[in-house]
Amino acid sequence: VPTVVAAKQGHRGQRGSTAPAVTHEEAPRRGRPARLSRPAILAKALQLIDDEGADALTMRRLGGELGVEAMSLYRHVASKRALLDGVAEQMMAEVVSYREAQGDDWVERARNLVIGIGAVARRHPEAFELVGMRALNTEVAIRPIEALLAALRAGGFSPNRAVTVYRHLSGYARGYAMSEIVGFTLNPTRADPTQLTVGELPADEFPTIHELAGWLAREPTADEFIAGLDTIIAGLQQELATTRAAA
Amino acid sequence: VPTVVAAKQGHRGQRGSTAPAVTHEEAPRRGRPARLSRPAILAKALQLIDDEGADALTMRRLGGELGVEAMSLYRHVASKRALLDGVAEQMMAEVVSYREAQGDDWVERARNLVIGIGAVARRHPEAFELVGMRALNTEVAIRPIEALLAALRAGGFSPNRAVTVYRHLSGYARGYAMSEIVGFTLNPTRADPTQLTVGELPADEFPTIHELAGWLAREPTADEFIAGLDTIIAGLQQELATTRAAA
DNA sequence: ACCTGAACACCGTTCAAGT
DNA sequence: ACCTGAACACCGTTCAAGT
Repeated sequence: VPTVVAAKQGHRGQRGSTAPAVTHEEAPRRGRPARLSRPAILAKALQLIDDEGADALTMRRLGGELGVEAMSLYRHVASKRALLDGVAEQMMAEVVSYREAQGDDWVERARNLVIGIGAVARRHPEAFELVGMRALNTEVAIRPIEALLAALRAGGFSPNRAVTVYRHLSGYARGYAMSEIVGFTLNPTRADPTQLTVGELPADEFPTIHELAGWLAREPTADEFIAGLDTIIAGLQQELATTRAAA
Repeated sequence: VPTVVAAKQGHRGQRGSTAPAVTHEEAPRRGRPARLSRPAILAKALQLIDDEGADALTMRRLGGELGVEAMSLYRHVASKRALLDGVAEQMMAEVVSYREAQGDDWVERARNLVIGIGAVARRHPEAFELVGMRALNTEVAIRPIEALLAALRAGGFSPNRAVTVYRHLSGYARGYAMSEIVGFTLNPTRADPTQLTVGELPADEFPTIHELAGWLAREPTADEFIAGLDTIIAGLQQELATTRAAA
């Protein structure tokens, strides 16, 4: 039940702006029982984006979907921006692979992070396109990063290098996953009449594009995603071997 | 003058939706002279985003900035979505480094692509965040990719592998550049009171985060960006060496 | 304590009309 | 051919008021 986990741990990142909503959840309830809750709102928002696209998510529509006026939502989320942050956080909570691999192997940790991000992007393409590029400084998002950084340190990377390598890995994972959703060059996911096809490019100026037309048309796969990680890992292992030999 | 280049070459990707605007530009002018043009609109749109942020870009505001009613813009761009595509295209036109390196070395080509994307992201952070993750199938965006693919083929990669490697490189470049703008974990670019700091995370659950707090606070640099590319290149060169040895 | 009604200040986009 | 005025059907968000 990753939804509940996300919502609970997520409150750490919500201090200040929606303080009342946080407080009354742990205090004994008094007054009218709440028909709405932050977790329920976030879950419905993600579902709405999944089902009908990013444009369908309006405060009025979301309220209606929950049987409530739009304005009622503002008791639980500070703004639409904060709502989207919550959706991003909930998706990150689905990247739970760090639980499955308990080993200290940094290769396995890195693999889990990339596979997890790819999986969540494929499961929620519309939502990932909308909120997948936000900075996520909440406990639930930081937990798998702690695991990866620990593995990198144990694997022999210096403190400075461990941070850098984590940035490289997460940059690759998010960027490739996003490209997979919006479509690679000459392999768009959405049919768009204004976009070029290989046949419309002059063959004398674009000889390689013409040679590779068939390969460019190939759909990206999860394996191709992981192959990129394996290339990075190969480079890193070479670095570690060199560093160890020098020591 | 990269702006003009972008606008001219970009028309290739605009067939259909704004056909009249394209046609009259090459036909002898008749009737009232145009006060507006697609290139001028796109340039002003990018400037507006750079200066005042993504929210400032409304059709009404953009029209006002050009001394015209908002509705006049629709003669030159099909919709706001098409306008944003045009802005993305114009930014891609600034990735002109492929002109500078005429060598056939795939390492240099890859380096130029990554450096170019990083530079344009840093020059237009607000705009890159808004439109940097769109698929760009226009001549101006495809030209540097042709150069990279040609270099990869010449460097010894198979057709299939060249396409995959290009996808990995561009995925890394876009993802890392985007992370640099929105902020890395525990190193956000925007001060946000709802986001956690290292001190608020329990030390027993996040020991490595605490150990690396100082390094996580380190600002990302252009060198760190390129270092990730060098790791990928090291992995690829190892692959090429193995392939050659087997042949 | 929680939700609502009415209102404010906007949006993108259309369409017939002006010059 | 190019631009405008007025209007349509929405937005996110506020605030005082209801229960």
